[in-house]
Amino acid sequence: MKCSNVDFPCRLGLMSDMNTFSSSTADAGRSDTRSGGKAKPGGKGSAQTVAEATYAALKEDILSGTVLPGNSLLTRELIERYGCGISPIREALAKLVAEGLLEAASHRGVRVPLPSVEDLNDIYRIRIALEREALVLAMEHGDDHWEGQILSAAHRLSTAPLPDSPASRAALRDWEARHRAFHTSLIAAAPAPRLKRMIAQMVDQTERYRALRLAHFSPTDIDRFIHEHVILRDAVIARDPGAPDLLAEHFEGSRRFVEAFLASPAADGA
Amino acid sequence: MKCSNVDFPCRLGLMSDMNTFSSSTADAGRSDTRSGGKAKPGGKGSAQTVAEATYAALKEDILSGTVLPGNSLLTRELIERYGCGISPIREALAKLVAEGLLEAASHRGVRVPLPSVEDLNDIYRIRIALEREALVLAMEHGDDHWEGQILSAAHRLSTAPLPDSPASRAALRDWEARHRAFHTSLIAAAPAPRLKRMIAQMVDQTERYRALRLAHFSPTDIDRFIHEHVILRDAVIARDPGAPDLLAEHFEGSRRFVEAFLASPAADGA
DNA sequence: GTCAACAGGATTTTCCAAAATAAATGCGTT
DNA sequence: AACGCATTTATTTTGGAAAATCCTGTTGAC
Repeated sequence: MKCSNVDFPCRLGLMSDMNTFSSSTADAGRSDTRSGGKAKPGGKGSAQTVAEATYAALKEDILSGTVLPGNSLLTRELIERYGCGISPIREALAKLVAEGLLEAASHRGVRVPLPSVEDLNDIYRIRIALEREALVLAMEHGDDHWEGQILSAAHRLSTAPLPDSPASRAALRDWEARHRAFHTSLIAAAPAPRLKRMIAQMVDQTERYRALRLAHFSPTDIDRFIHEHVILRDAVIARDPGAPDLLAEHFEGSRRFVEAFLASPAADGA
Repeated sequence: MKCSNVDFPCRLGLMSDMNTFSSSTADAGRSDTRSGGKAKPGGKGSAQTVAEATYAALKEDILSGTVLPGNSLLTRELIERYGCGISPIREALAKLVAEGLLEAASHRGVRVPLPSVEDLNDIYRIRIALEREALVLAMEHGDDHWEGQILSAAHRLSTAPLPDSPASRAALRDWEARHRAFHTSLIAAAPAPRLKRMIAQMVDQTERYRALRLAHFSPTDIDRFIHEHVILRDAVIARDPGAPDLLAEHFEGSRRFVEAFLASPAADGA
């Protein structure tokens, strides 16, 4: 019963059971940060250092809801959990706090902020403003290669499993991944690294409400979303000046969808 | 001769000349961080820990141009410079990198990113999009107290020294501080903590180009700016729907101003 | 003459233990 | 019984040293 292992070939081998940390949302198909052998770090986008690996693992645990909001993460427990020393933990924590994915109470450990309607609105407001800007830029600068990427991502989204029963959690997550890839492709051509980095941060933030979204998705909703994506795809490639507004409306719908279930009874989407 | 000392009681008092790094590192005067006078740090909103103080000092040194872009900051030098151990340095560095004020090369130390037109546009684009959003919100939610704060800040801006010779650097900096306070007051009423935090980050980023701005300010420019501020103030308080556009135009003018001098010869505004 | 491998040096990254600090608790007093 | 103060505990914070890693200059071979 381990959550999000960080297994390294050399040090930090094992992590104890530790039930302190809530539900065992077993695994998530984590691609191991460094595969076997000597670990030539030039691999892919993986972590080259323990701190980075810990950061990635902790972030994944936060976004996937493995660590529940409200619970305070004590440093000592984190050390045992991720099987490393204090320094990497501390660095990962600082980074996550800076990103707003964690909030630090003085001497009470850090905690995942509780979801709230205000926070949701705050996040979506930022995301909409930034993505709109990025889309305008991308439509200005995008070339045919960019258009190809969009078509590819849209195709992969449309051919996704499209699960019609809320039972198949894995399929839903796959669909979410493709969804994210599609939206990333839309703004990929924007020559604005900072803007894109901030958007990625906001996307991470919205991921925190992923469980809530997935729990209530119905086939009807998905159909509607898919239709919106098709329209969006065509408008963007055709350089329709109304495309940014369409995108904003798309996100606004997504926000409303989550908002509707945030005030509902079981806020715990675990 | 150390710049931006970190001693607590009256933290970061003055920073000496020191145009480059690593000159006369021999002093090692180590303002002993602890043990000294008890220095109850619980003053105001100041730093309560060495890492925070180091973060603030380093940030100030970056924004004020004390550490020049391009030069790589070695950890060892930073330790001597700020008179503390590795851990606080490392934490401060990580935070600044997360904010985008520093960029980290693998084993080459961290460095202040070089200014460029692309970066400037990137930053201003984000800032404009976010501030516009925040202003809309503030105008919706602001009460009379908020209006009072705006009037106060605008008054303090208008009564600022208004230096007409570029010689008085101190006066210019004072004017800049009031300028910043005014713009902060405009969006203060927006109930969106994340949005405001990101705006603050972007304001910090634009501060990096402060030297460039200050070096080329002419009385004419300041007059124009002041006029814009008055119009802005009245439009905001009157809840004029065109106020956000005015604000965006205001920033766009500011961006153009800096851009014009960024391609110019002496980019070093020191 | 050019390229590649190797050794040396420098820097970062990490672990660990001690110090400092805030929260929590128990005790005595009013 | 309630409040305030001193102690105790738990946690963070920090400094330094060792280990891992990377960069650089040099040498040798093709």
